[in-house]
Amino acid sequence: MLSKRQKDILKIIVEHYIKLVRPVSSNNICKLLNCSSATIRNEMVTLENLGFIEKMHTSSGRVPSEKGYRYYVDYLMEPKAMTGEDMLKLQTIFHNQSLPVNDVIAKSMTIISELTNYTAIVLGSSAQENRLQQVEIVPLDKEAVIAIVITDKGHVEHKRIEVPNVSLDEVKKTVELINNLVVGTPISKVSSKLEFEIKPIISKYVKQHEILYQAFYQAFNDFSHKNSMQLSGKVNFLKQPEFDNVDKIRDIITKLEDDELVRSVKAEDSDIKVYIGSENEFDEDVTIIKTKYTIDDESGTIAIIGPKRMEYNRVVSLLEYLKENIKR
Amino acid sequence: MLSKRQKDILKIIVEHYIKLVRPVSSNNICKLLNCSSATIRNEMVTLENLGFIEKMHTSSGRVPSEKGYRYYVDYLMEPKAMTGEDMLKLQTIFHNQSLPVNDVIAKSMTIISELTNYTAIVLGSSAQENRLQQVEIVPLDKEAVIAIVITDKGHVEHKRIEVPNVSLDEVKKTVELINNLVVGTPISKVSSKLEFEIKPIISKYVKQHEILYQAFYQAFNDFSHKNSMQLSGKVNFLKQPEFDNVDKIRDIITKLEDDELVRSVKAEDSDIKVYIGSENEFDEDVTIIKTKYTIDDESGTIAIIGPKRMEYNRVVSLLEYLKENIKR
DNA sequence: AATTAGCAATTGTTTTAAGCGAGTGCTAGG
DNA sequence: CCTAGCACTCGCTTAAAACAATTGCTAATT
Repeated sequence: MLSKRQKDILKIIVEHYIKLVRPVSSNNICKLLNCSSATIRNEMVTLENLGFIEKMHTSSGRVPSEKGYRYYVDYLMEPKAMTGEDMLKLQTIFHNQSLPVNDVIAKSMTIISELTNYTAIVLGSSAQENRLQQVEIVPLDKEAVIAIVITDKGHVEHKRIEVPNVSLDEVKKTVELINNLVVGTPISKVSSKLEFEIKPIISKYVKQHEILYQAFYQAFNDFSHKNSMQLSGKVNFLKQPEFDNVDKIRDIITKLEDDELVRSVKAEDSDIKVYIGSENEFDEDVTIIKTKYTIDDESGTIAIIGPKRMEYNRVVSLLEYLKENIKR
Repeated sequence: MLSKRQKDILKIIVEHYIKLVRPVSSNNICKLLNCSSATIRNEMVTLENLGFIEKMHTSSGRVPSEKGYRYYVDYLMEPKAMTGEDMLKLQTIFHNQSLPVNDVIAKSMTIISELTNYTAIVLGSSAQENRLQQVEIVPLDKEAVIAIVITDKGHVEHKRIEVPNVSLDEVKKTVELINNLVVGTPISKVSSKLEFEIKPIISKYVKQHEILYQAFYQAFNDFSHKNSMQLSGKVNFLKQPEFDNVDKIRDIITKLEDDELVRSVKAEDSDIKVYIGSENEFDEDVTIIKTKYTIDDESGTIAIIGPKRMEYNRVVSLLEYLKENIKR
């Protein structure tokens, strides 16, 4: 258990380091706590032994360790009131009534990324829970049609289907069947329904049922795997002073280009959670703050990713503010 | 007019520098041309006075200037036969019959970017010249419908339209009108046709014509401005030894993130053209090799962007090979 | 007239040394 | 328990020196 003064010191070290990216010396602190630098030094030895702070070399100031950041976030950080400026910028988006909610979120995160100089991730509401609203077919020419799938939430997916030697009537028949029997089914369950309820029927009525079945199966499959993803401020990492060597930059940028990896930051929890350094799977030199949001049946992830010395309270406030406004 | 030997020397300098990214010394060259280094030095002075090569400082080897690269590309470069490996990798894409041509191009460029370690750009076939095939409306709930626009080439665009207090019948009526009167029109001309032919009619028959007209106008407008764009291997720049300082990297990556700027590399010419350094608008430290491709009525741009010391002949061969295969 | 050998001169790079400054740890005294 | 004082450590800056690469020029050679 840390003493009051130890907590104060740790708090000062973390915040000082976050602001100035320079190791914090005992002298820096004693001014704020009016006691001598030697006293601070003694306490710092204790804090170091407990693993909350670190030295770069024998005679450097102290830097927060991962454990130090963790403690700061869990126990020391004070919620930061939103600044008027931050609020104003976001308000302009919220008040634009004509935008769909998804776009509001995406735009807001872009703003937040610009405001903070961190990178923002929006992992789209998976359409998995959407229900099938309608299937449409538009003939293109003798050999191809466009199949269009619409969900009840307004997601649209389309796929060109090559139908050599299949009569338009047969295609229409199939579409009709799907519209009669599968509408209202959640996208995630359409595949199996297609297989067990539609396939047996079309195989009776439709000559080239196999090719048609395959095509639609494909189309639905594509749909349910397609999740939107937005990344804003990828380059912001280059602005952070701790990312000053080309190798590290290459490393991070490469990771940010890796869709699969980015998708894996998906949030499971609707609280705002902080993952510092090795606590996240993405990269041990970054912190990820993320949360799950939900609108009606859809849910997605919003996340901020930046250096470990992130302005934690500011980012948390911003995300909280955004989440609160999503609700309305 | 350069002498045979001067051309040889310039060629060697360019190719040597492309390969090793190090200034080329007279000694490097004299081995290949069996004459003494002093002779080479004399020739190099001439080449430098003519502006084909440069020194970094009084006693460094020579580096090709922009003019040098230009001369090399125009007169000295020998076409490089495709290596078996390069060919093989691309063949696997070409032979995948089930892919639409657009995807083949996109995938091939990704391969080329991996093969060469440069960045590949595919600027999608503008849908401007497509003709309207059909407009579909799918009602979602009382207040919104999804409008879907399909072109004769199979491009699909959709937009959610909020229609408070508009009866479904009126929407359907409008759609019917569009389908009857506008189908077959090139997308680029739909807007004006909508304004002068449809608007007068619906304003008679449809109560809330203004909101409907606006919605469709918007949808078509979005469509015609939307061009697909693919960028592969953005990070490859980080691998190039000449991009070794953080500022330059930030610069380039920021530019590659700028959609508008990337779009502006659009090729006007169906020849393969090389734009070295300040010859392109993108960045004076890069070379862009680009060409326009055409499939049926659609056309787009494929481009490779990399350092000025690009493997010109290899890239040109690869693009040529790809273009040739697009034709089939 | 063209080529070449030889050499001084230039410049960047690496190495070494010295000095500075920021900061710590420890000791001894308040 | 706190603090003043001081020796010590270590990174950073600067200066000087030694090195390596390469050129330009001159004079000799072919």
